[in-house]
Amino acid sequence: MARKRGSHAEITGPLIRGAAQRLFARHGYAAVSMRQIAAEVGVQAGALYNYTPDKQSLLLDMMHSHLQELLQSWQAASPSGDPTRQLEAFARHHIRFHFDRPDDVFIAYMELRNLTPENFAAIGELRKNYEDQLEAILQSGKEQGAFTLADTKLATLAVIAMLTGVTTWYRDDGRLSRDRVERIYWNMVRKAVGA
Amino acid sequence: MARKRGSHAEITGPLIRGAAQRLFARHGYAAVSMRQIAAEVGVQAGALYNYTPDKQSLLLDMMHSHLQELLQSWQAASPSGDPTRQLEAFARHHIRFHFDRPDDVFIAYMELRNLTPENFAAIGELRKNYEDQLEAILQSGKEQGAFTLADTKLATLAVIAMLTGVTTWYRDDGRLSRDRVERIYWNMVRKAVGA
DNA sequence: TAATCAAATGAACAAGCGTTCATAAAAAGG
DNA sequence: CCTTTTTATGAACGCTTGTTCATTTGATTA
Repeated sequence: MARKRGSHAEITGPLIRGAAQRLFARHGYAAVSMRQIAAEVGVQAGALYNYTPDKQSLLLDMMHSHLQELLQSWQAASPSGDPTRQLEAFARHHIRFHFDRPDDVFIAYMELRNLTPENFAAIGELRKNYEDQLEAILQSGKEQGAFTLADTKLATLAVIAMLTGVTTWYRDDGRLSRDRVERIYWNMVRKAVGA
Repeated sequence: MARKRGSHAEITGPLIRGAAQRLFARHGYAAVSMRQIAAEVGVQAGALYNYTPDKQSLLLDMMHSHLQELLQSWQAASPSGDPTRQLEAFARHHIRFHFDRPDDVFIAYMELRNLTPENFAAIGELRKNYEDQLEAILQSGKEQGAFTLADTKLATLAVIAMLTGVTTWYRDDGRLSRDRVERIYWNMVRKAVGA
């Protein structure tokens, strides 16, 4: 038997990526088998290899496109104005972007060590690019006297850690609306950098 | 063959826990096999089961004792004074405690999903206890007008995320000393809560 | 020195792993 | 309707997994 009624390639590919994403986020890359992913899609394990060369590529593609989209989305926003306004734009964009992709975020932060060394380096560079965007804002704000920062690099990491932490607890049916969370976090960031 | 020269039980147990901790932190629980742990200790896989009933218990014990120690250490500090002083004590204690146990911290935050449901619930309660300590400080500070907080619960989570983030980048041979990192982070926390 | 105890070995277990491939069947094109 | 192409199956591959256990060894005690 092969190829049941109404199954198409254009639909199976995204289904596999989606299933892998959901399962990796929930149980971790190493704890999920190709057979589990296949079962989630309703297909045999062998069929996955029509869409990915191997399991590692599934993880790499997922992280790569997530970070790529994050960078592109931020570049597209291309914020103008003084450093404080730029920082606000960054904080709000970061939170908003991550609200919509909790699984992606989880994977991007938890599964780095399951990448092969070359893939790890590639992803690490994308992450650095993103951090550099924030660092540049903080640096210019510091130079213009808008922010009070003992150490720009540390502030960069602290702000990103704080903002990304949102995804570990936020639920759409929770106590606070997205807008409210966004505003509260932006206010904490603003005060933390002395603006 | 069995029992080589000079091997003792009082020494093998801790060695196993240490090796498991190191390997879990580096590669993740699911990616580490009992045989790898055994090899690190210099023993066959079967011998591990003289010291742990199974792999899951190795993880649970590790996380349990880490959180237990964290709570005890904080209780022992029993800080007094106004909320600002208490918050400073909390922030500094948190960072200092985590400096010495990077592997423990990594595991406690990354391997929650590899716990069985019952174990997850048990560990979750310990974590909640710890968060409650911080929340109580923030709450009393807010009531006394020492802090400016839009939402106490969110502030609790944001502060913990920020502080715990230190362990993801700090290295002993890095650019900044522990004291300096501690002071910088405390200052950012202080400003973030409006104290 | 002999008996006892503690702590390790190493083989075995059933199950699951990622991956490959010859084969079959449905869909698309002429 | 027949041929070609696309997309899946399902069995098989060699290997690793967590765990058990009879057995052996070295250390300890009498």
